[in-house]
Amino acid sequence: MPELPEVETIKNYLKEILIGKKIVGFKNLDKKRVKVKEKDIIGEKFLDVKRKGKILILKLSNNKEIYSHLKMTGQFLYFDKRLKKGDLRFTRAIFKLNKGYLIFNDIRKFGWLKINEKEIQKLGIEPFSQEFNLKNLRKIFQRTKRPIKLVLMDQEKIAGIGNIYANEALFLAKINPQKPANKLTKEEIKRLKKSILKILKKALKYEGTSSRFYLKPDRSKGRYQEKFLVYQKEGKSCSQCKKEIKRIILGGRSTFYCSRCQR
DNA sequence: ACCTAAACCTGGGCGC
DNA sequence: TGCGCCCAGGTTTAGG
Repeated sequence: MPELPEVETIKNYLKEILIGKKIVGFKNLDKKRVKVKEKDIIGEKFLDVKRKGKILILKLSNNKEIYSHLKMTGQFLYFDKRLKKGDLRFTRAIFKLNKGYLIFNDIRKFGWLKINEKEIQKLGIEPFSQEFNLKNLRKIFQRTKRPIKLVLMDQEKIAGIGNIYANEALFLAKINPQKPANKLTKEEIKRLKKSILKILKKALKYEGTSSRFYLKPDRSKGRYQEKFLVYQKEGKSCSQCKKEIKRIILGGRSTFYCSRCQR
């Protein structure tokens, strides 16, 4: 599910919902993926909710932090009333709060929860930070001839961009996803930086992409899937030049682009 | 340092 | 209806 805009949206919702609430009970329904012990969290309040790359961090009043990666199909959902049976399909953990329940769902079981995880991925530059500037991007791109799309999705280089928004940003910047990163011109890097920020902001505005599993904590859907420029648009005509959008595989992942607009 | 494929998993959609 | 195949927003690891 989640790339930066989805995780950021979840963060914003959870901040509203969780801060100040107390954990009064906990059920671990998947010990292989949920590495959280009752004794670390029971009786604690939520102080803050943060995001690093695609990782969500719930800060507790005992200064411990619950780290979570949602991978493809993870969800955090909040229920202010009793949980019903149907609510708990795919549920891996249940936090009983002083008011309501927070549940962690994950159909494909790739996601995880951990306490005080220090050694997560080495995360690269945050797109909405000062470090996300031309100088640093040039430095990153110059060092490799890997296809630019793979570099954008490399979490150790830039944190938070995944398959959807890499495709979308490259289309907006009119750059071919296969182009070697070190072949990008100054102008192209400038356009790409702008396009990444523009796409991520737009996706945030629409509260992320719910093509399949992503839901916000209030269980409503994001709407960026209605705004796709190229993602999942194979065979449709390009919004700029009307040529057919192509689909290729790059780094094992579906890649959508317009071969006329993106050189 | 690069690339690929496979592994971790489940469910939805499609063709036959 | 059902089976088999392909697809999926992510990351890690093994092997070349």
